[in-house]
Amino acid sequence: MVDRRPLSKGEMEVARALWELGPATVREIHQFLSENKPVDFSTVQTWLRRIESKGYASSKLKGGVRTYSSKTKPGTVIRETVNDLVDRLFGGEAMPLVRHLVEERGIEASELAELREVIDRLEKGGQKK
Amino acid sequence: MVDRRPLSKGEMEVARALWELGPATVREIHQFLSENKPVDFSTVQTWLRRIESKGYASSKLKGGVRTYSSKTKPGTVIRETVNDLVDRLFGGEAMPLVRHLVEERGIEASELAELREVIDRLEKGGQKK
DNA sequence: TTGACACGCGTACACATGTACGCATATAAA
DNA sequence: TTTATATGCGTACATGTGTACGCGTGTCAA
Repeated sequence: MVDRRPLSKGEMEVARALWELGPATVREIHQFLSENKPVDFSTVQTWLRRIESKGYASSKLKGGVRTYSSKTKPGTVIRETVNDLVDRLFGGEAMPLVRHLVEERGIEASELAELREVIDRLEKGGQKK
Repeated sequence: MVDRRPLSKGEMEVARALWELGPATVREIHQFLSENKPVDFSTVQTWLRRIESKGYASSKLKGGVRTYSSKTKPGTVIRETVNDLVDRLFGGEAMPLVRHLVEERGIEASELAELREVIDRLEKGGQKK
């Protein structure tokens, strides 16, 4: 556990891009993000710098172009972020959030089936962990 | 839809307290929050002011003591916050988050059963929007 | 070799947020 | 009524965050 400072919203988007693209240059990340909403190249640059300074990524300069690589796995960061949300918004209880998501956000029929399987597995497996 | 500026972490905790306590004075909120971790009275005061200025609460002064009341229902704020998280962390897909929560955070057996019922209900009810 | 262009990097700046001081006042106790 | 105490409220300040300019340099085509 390194206990990094948390990522901000913008940084989080960049981190997601990094996970999805794998090691990538600033321009690659910038283009990836721009597909959704326009964002300045410099802004992406700054976010990447900050992500690295917070210890979530590393980079190396090669031929005048800096390439960033994630140092963290998505699961880890997601866990930290979700835990924080669950704590702050639901007092540590995960179930209300699950209920909320399943009821309020559209979950596909096929996904419901999958979810049922997950539940089965968990019940059978008893307490995992 | 009023499109308020989002609540920060600290403000969120205060809002939760407001929902849980109902209309309450600064001191009441302060004591409630202090049960978990110490926080300065003035800090709570500031958070309440900001929550009000953002439109999430109202207040009235009576006998030299200000009492705050929430103007928003927990569900509304939770939805906004969760939507934001789902977008930023999971690209808008709710299912990965659900899976994560169910698998990674402890969900009680009784809750699993309840969750199964929710799924049944949704499947039966067809697509609720 | 010389431009034209891309990129790194230092830097900046406004607004958000966490945190809290201190004065003036209102209230309750004596 | 005087005094001690609690509270409101203006204010402040360091840090975090979103956003971006512009200079200097490295790269590549002509």
